[in-house]
Amino acid sequence: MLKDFLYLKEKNLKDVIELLLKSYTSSFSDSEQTLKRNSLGKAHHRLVILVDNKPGIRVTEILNCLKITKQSLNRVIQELIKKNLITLEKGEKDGREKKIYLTTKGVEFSNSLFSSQKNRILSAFKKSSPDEVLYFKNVLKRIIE
Amino acid sequence: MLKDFLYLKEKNLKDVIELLLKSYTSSFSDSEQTLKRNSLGKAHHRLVILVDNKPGIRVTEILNCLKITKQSLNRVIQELIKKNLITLEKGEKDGREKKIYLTTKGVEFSNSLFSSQKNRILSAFKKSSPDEVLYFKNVLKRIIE
DNA sequence: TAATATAAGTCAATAATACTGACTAATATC
DNA sequence: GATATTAGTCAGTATTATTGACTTATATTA
Repeated sequence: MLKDFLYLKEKNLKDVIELLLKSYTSSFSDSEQTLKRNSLGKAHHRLVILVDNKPGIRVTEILNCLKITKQSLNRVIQELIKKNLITLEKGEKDGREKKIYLTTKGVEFSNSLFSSQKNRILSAFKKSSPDEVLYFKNVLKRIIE
Repeated sequence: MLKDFLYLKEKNLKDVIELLLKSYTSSFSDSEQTLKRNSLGKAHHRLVILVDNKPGIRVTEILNCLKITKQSLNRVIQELIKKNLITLEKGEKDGREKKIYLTTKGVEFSNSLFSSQKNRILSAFKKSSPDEVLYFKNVLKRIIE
């Protein structure tokens, strides 16, 4: 039976849920000061990360990722546009779509957020082998699917 | 130079930050319905997970984990006490401490939250080898440190 | 023992984030 | 032309979290 494998036991799964909570909370609290300096919050941070990793990302995709309502997302988008950190472009193929991009200022902002977060990941990776990091990412991806 | 190792390159670190965001968001959105049925929110969920994984956990430790203020945490604690899901016990060694435990009803609640989350982790693990899962957990732990 | 530090709780006001529900507008697809 | 999809909007409300100023109880230490 599958459950005979220790790593599939419920206790191990519960541990992982806690680890996901803690790793998310700690990595994203690292950028608190950077956000505050720019009068922005965690919601803006999450959006910027998605746009930075996928320039031209559409609103619907962000809604699926962040599991929030479009009304909630729209507030965040408008605030980032006002601060000249992102821009919207009409989709070429599908004119209904709006594609989101970081402005030059937005890229700078994203980088300053990243620099406050990266040391945590970097020092974890330095304690790990390339294989460990590879496997780590693979499993994370499978959790997201 | 360390950066010559691909897995330590900035792009890879950025990817991981996004993966942490997505894996957290998706795993914790799984329990939305269960929370709603019990008229509770994500804040209660996070607390219950910490208490379940470490019965007798102290308030200060939770504050460090969740990075919220004690005023904010206290609201959540009081609401869970009112619903008879957790209890507080005075610390034996240090009388200032309050240790938090799940009640019988709280354990049931935690299990129902867990059951709405575990399938995602389980199916990711079934696609992974025991080694991959082990390495995955190791790296996650190093990120939290 | 007195002073200080720590752990926790409390009150009040406010901010940030998100939700529901009910719509509109533009464009695509059938 | 009818229907579906993508996005935006308005209004009201709920949840979560914050700041700041305290109190209480207990522990540590000078």
